[in-house]
Amino acid sequence: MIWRMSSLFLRTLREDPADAEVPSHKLLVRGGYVRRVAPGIYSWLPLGKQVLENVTRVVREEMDRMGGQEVQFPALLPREYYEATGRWTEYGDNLFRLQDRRGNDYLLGPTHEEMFTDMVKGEVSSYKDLPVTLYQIQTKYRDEARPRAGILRGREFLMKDSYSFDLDDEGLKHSYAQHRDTYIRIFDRLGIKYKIVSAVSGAMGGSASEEFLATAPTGEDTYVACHNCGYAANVEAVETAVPPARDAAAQPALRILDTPDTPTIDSLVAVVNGLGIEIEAKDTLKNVVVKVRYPGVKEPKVLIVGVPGDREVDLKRLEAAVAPGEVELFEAEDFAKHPKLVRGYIGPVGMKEAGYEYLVDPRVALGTAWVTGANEAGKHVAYAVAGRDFDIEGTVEAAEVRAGDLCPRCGHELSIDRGIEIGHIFQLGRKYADVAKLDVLGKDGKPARVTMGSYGVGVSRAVAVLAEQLHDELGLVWPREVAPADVHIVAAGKDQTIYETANRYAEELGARGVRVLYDDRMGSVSPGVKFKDAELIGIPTIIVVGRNLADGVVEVRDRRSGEKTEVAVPDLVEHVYALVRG
RNA sequence: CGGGGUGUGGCGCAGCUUGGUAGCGCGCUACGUUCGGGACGUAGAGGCCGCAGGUUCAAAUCCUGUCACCCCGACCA
Repeated sequence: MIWRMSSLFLRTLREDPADAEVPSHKLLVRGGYVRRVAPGIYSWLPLGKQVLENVTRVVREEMDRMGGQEVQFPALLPREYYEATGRWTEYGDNLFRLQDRRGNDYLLGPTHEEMFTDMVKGEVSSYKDLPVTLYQIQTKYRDEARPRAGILRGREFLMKDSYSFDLDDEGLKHSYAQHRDTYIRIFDRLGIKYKIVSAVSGAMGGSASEEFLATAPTGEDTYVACHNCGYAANVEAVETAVPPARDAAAQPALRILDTPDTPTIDSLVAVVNGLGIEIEAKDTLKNVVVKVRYPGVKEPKVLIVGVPGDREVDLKRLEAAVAPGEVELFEAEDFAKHPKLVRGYIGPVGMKEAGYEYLVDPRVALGTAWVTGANEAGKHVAYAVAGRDFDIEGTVEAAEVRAGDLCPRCGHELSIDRGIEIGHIFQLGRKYADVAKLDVLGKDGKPARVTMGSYGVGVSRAVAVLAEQLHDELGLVWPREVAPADVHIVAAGKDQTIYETANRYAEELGARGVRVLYDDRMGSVSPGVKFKDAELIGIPTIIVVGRNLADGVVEVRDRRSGEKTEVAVPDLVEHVYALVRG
């Protein structure tokens, strides 16, 4: 295949688009790969389409290789499928909804669990038909509250999703492991740098779950990693290292303190120290009140969360912990309705009797003593001991996570970093199968409930991630597997023989299956412009046919390293062919 | 949804305070010069100044309303 720049539908831009913030967005627009048509919605131009196609091909090859079978569902779906699982309401405003001419409700599929489940139910009736893994590569729609970062997080995006159907937990584990291996192959082939981290399964429900996070400072996901034992987890899923239980009897007796004007932790610590009890912020127990709104339930539930005073409540973590509930902060008017909750002086003692749900951070281990609110204005208590002075109804992972926190597995210090979610695998279990009553006849002639796994890869996002991870100050730097072409030939100069030679190379390489982008623009396009364009576009190998043609050589440049090699004119095709194939 | 900001040729922006001929850079067209690092000259094409209403002799500019978009926070492949 040969693209000639003189006729290629491509315009590169010298300046960054005004609405772009992150490198991938700027470069993909400047390089003429994509164009914005609406917030979070993009068109793919020839170069971009080719890259997207290449990524899709890798995903498809690896899915087929592991035995997945490709299907395709409509993107436009009737409401009824999503009604049964409750997701028509659960997905909330993130769902693109529309109506047909008769006023019937439809949606643009944000994900397709329901469709896969239903299809398998219709086609599969015996244990002999299992296990089976189906996948599709389909455009998905989510009406994100705030689309941003260009292709990285659009409202329309291309995603590979697959589902495994197994008879038992053993089979599910196997399917899960297969997907995990396949994802490793996919992302390795694509040349993405990533980390596999433990995840929470979020709105999807289910149990074991891991995310593939592409490492990038612009990432929206935060994860922790332990460099000692290899533990890694999305910040939402980080488990807190639990301190050992202590002997409650050995702790001093509960003491009520007069602490006027101490609405904040800092002011409390100062006052308590003044009373002769030496404490730090981390010895206090801060109690945060929130409302949790569950889908389909009108009245939100009041929840009180106790965390060490030196930490904030991380709403993302809390929300993950109470999923599918949504968390809202307790406002002044809410306090007015709950006189027992004294703002600034809330404490765990007597909370259960007052009828409130009270959950604590795992650091509040049995027998540990805390300075905390006395549920009375101007008063706190010291030596409030968990399990002695107040009951622990349960723990919740809601406190913010910090670098230097201890690894829950080995106790080593954790580091913290950012990434972009490009893959998610999890064992769904029987949630959807239960709703759909997805059974097959077992060997014993009795129906057996099927267990499922669900697995996603952000295909269009992977394109943006590559741009995000692989670029320099000059432009994009594609890995060979996904580059829009293998070589970029630049004819630099005005001499007719330059164009003749370059053209011959383009045709010979093209005939041998090498994908060529040939900058054959003559006249007003100076060599400098062609070099800049080549660097911006980011094809891995650049061949310069120019002034040193007179000395019988052409130049071969490596886009990534910048390395230049001079190759004798007759050897060029072989040389490049070996480079591209190797 | 909360906070901040912006709408002016294809792209990036100035002009608005103090109303009076719509401007700059990039890109585009033609001709000439140039040709290994985003060249130069000359001549051009291209804009209901987001939309609606108002004030005024006169509105990109002032007033009212409205729509859209962007950025920062809460949600997701």
